[in-house]
Amino acid sequence: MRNIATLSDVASRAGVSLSTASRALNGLSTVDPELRERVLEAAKALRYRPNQVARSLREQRTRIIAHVTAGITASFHATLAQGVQDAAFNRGYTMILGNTGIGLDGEIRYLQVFEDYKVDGMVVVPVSNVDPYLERLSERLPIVEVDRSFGSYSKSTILLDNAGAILEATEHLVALGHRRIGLIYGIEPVNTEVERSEGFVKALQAHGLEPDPDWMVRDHYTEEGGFRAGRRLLGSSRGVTAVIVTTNEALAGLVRAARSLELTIPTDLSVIGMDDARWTQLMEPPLTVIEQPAYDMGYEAANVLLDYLEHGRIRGPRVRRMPAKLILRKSTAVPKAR
Amino acid sequence: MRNIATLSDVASRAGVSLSTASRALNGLSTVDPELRERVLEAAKALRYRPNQVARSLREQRTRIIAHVTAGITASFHATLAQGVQDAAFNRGYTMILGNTGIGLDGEIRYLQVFEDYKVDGMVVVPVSNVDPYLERLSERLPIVEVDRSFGSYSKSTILLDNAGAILEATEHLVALGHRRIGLIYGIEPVNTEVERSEGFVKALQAHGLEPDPDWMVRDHYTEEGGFRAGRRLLGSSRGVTAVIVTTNEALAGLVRAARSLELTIPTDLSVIGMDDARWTQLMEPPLTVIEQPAYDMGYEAANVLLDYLEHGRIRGPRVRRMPAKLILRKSTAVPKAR
DNA sequence: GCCGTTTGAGAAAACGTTTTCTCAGGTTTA
DNA sequence: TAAACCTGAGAAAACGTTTTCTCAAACGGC
Repeated sequence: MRNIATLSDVASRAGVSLSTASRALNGLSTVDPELRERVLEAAKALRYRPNQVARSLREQRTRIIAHVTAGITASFHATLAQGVQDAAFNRGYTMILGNTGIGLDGEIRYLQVFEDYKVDGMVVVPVSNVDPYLERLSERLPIVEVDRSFGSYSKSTILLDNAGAILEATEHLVALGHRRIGLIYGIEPVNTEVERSEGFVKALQAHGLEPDPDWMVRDHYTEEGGFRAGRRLLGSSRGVTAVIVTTNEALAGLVRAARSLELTIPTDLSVIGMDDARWTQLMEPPLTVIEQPAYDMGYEAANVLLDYLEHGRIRGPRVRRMPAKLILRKSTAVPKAR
Repeated sequence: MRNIATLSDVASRAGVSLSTASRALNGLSTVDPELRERVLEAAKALRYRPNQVARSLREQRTRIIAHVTAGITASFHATLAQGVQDAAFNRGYTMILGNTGIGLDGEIRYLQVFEDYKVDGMVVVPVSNVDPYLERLSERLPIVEVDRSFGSYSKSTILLDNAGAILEATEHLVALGHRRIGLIYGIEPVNTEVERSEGFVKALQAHGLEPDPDWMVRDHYTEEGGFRAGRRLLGSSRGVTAVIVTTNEALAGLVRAARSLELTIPTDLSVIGMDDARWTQLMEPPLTVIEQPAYDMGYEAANVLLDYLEHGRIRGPRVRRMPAKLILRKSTAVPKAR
């Protein structure tokens, strides 16, 4: 393992002092053109690259931002993480990833580790608010929340326009003639799920439909949860002709449930899901879905954070909503005559 | 932004010198029990956490490993990355992620950045070998390759048993009675693709079948590439009754191609794909696939790297092969009588 | 030609650790 | 009882930067 050249190597090769070498390379203070040339040349010859650890220690900033999220293997989160990473990289920062899994203790452990590594800030998909750790951390470190939000401690929060998304989906179903519309949503106490369910209720009411609580069923936002919820909603003959599912995982479960009950989509049941994962396009029929701008959400979140780091302020409103897009495919149709 | 306590804060609160505080906390050298107690107490009271940047500089190690990969949004790579991360975290390391996209320059840029940050080692899914940058880097830094490999510069390489995987798939088809079997594989010059195609040829020959070069078609391992390859293979009436596809992306394209030609799976065409992404289970019919142990590959790769970092040696063979698993579903059947 | 001002470069401090060096005080050994 | 040996703690160096301090030389104005 050969060692890499250090700044004092460069300095001595160029025959100048350490400080001059540093100045020549950073181009800040004035330095004699000839000396500067010598330094640059020496640096090049030695393939000098500044040691970021030393630099971080001295400058009290690392140019690293952390992204802590749950479930990088879920396509939505992976895409969002990609957005965070690209934004960071484009601005000369490096992203460090913490994939907490479901648990809160995983989140806390990562937050701690990243604080120890003196990251300049964090983009967090918070997992819950039972422990105020994240909130306390935000007093020491700039935090931007994305996708989910608890409280208002973070510098800024990037959320989906959940209500708007559900509204659009609901209106599409109503326009097709559906009156008995079900909702399958997560039982987890996160803002996304409450906003989506509230949006659902409002959307129905806006069209003079009274939402039946029996048609709104909650379960975990996993495939299994979606399956269970689907069986419950569709199994007893509650007569819903359409259903909206708020997560991609649960959507997969619902599809299985519909099949197991021999309900054909869209003739027997119209379905609108969430997130445009590849499989929704390859299904037979391809599924109408609400697409979240996952990449943009991550990109935006990182940019907001970096703006703050570099200019000390947030440019827009503290919480901003990104629009979802309803992608029409073949899983919705006019309800069966009855 | 309140500042966090530093070691000298702890020392002065405990009324001891800096060095004693350090010794007390690290428990290395002997220190008077009473003083140690005082230090521990002070540290706790001040919520002291050692600054990893300073520690890294002094110790000349960061306890960070980098994972550079292409396409974190692909489920295989995401799962692999998760394995790397978990292994690292379990052993007290932190993972830093570099998602290079397709390009080689992206890879190089990330390798450079991570070297500047003095990561202790890297787990790399190399993108190509046209530039020897990675190879040269391996003289300065421990590198473990995973999934793909170019040359033998890395400390260790974790690969799929590509030939074995294809062999098993081919035998399944042969056992069903197929004699005209096609292969769709990547045009990219990476070892996985050549191993898989060679394995395919050998598997056929082992059963006395002569592989027809017309039945082996290459294209990019993207959905679009799979579609094109599928059209080419199935469009002209070459009479193949079954096809194996070596990547998940291309598999999606092939399915589209088959549909566009109105070939029903599995009656008209048996299909075996790669990677057990969720959508392959939800298809109608659910697809028989070769499942790669993505998580285990990442986990193993990271562990091998960390073993090297901590004990200075690699425990097993330099290149190790992980077994794939053929998951039988409904996309293969006896070929149509003709 | 003298003094005040600019210019540019080296010395040194600082960031927060860990670890080596030194040395005082106490304890054993001959 | 004196010499040799532990034990434990503080001082200081080191990791590789950036930046402040300091000062010598060059320069310009009168």
